Amino acid sequence: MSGNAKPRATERPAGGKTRIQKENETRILQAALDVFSESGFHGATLDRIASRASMSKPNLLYYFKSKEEIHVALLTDLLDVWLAPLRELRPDGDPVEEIGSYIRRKLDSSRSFPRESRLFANEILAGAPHIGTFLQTELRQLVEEKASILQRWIDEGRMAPCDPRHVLFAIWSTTQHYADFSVQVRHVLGLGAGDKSYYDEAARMLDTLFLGQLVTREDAG
Amino acid sequence: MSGNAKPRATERPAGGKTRIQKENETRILQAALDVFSESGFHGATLDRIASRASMSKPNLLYYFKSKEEIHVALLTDLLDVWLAPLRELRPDGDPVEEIGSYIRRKLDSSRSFPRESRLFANEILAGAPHIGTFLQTELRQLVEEKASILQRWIDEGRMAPCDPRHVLFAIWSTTQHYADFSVQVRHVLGLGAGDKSYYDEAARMLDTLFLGQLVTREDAG
DNA sequence: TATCATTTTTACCGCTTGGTCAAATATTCT
DNA sequence: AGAATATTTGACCAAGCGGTAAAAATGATA
Repeated sequence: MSGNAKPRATERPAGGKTRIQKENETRILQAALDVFSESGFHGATLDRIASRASMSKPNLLYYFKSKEEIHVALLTDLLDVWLAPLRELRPDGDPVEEIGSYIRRKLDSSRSFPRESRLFANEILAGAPHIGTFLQTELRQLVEEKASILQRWIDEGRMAPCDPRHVLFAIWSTTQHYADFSVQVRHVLGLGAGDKSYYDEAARMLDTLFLGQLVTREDAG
Repeated sequence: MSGNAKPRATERPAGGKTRIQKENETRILQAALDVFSESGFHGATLDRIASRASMSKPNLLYYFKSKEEIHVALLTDLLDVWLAPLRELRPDGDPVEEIGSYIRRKLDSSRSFPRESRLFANEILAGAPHIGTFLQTELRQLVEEKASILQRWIDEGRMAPCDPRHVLFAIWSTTQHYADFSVQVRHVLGLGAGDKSYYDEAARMLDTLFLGQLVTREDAG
């Protein structure tokens, strides 16, 4: 019986990918990352993705069987990138050193992968329909683990007492802001479209904010 | 000649609005705010907006002549709300007091108007197609004005030296994060859908971060 | 080169979408 | 009440959408 007439690319055994297959899949994912990060899931169209990948729409659908499958593939790839900087936070070592380099890694990530950051932001803004369980399980667990490191530093008097998970939120939001809201940043600073020069000043400010003391309190009389 | 057959509601003189007109316009804008902030511009449909406004789609289009017009109306209303907290920043008074209350206003705004915050975030993420000029003119001017206040405090040695505009970015991102990324925040903290209890802890953390000293540096040996 | 599987294209489909139109209904005003 | 106006509705449409079917073209293999 020749039941399965058309052996879909995605139905192949994991490792058995043709040269053309590998090339086209990455081309599609790159194009999709462009389009999704620009327009969000609903704003993106298969035609535009296919066009940017220099490919016909049916040809694109030969490699990914639906728009959602492309989106999920991108998000899945993204999660490791997103977690990487936090994973490197070490329990030993100085708080200043560790938090400082974590912030630097996060900010570098925003500068190097702004499309990925916007894809992530779009997904969260939409209510995290695809990565909800990831947030509740893997991310939550990692946060719990790393927050306990910060908590120890707090207990040792090396950090001010406050919920360490919120400190992580603050690091995420400030660093990702420069990718997700780059249009606003550039317009406010009066910079051109591709200009990323603000990252240096951003790094300085974040260093002062998280590791130094931003405002000097007046000694109460 | 009965040239202008149908006197569109939107073509009336500004002040001359019927009771029904005012009621329905606000009902539509409320419904649209719900839907747009949930699904973004492209994810939202006129049918869903009309349905949530308990109204037929043609009836909705009698008051706003296109989907985009509703969107623009919402954004326009939004801008004043968005600027309000920063407008109140006073040049006289203590930096700690002023920045502290600014952060509190901003955080309150996130808690009270999460839908508006997400609408704004969606617009920026999409490249600010509708409010680009606002960002370049009004917002930029206001930032310039308020940043010069912070700059004066820096010159007086009451704040650490760093670009005050980036300090504003940090305040925006950290406070808005709790509205825009609330799903992530709740999932990481293990809270239910409507739970906003994290705002208290957020306020404490932000106070420490911006007005206190988060990390205690070891005295170099 | 003949064979077979893989890749690409052309033509198409059903559905949803934003939006229109004209008729019907409700409201206001004299 | 009755005319004039404002509001609401149901039927409809063209365009764009995600996705499919099958044939044509290409590539690999012997």
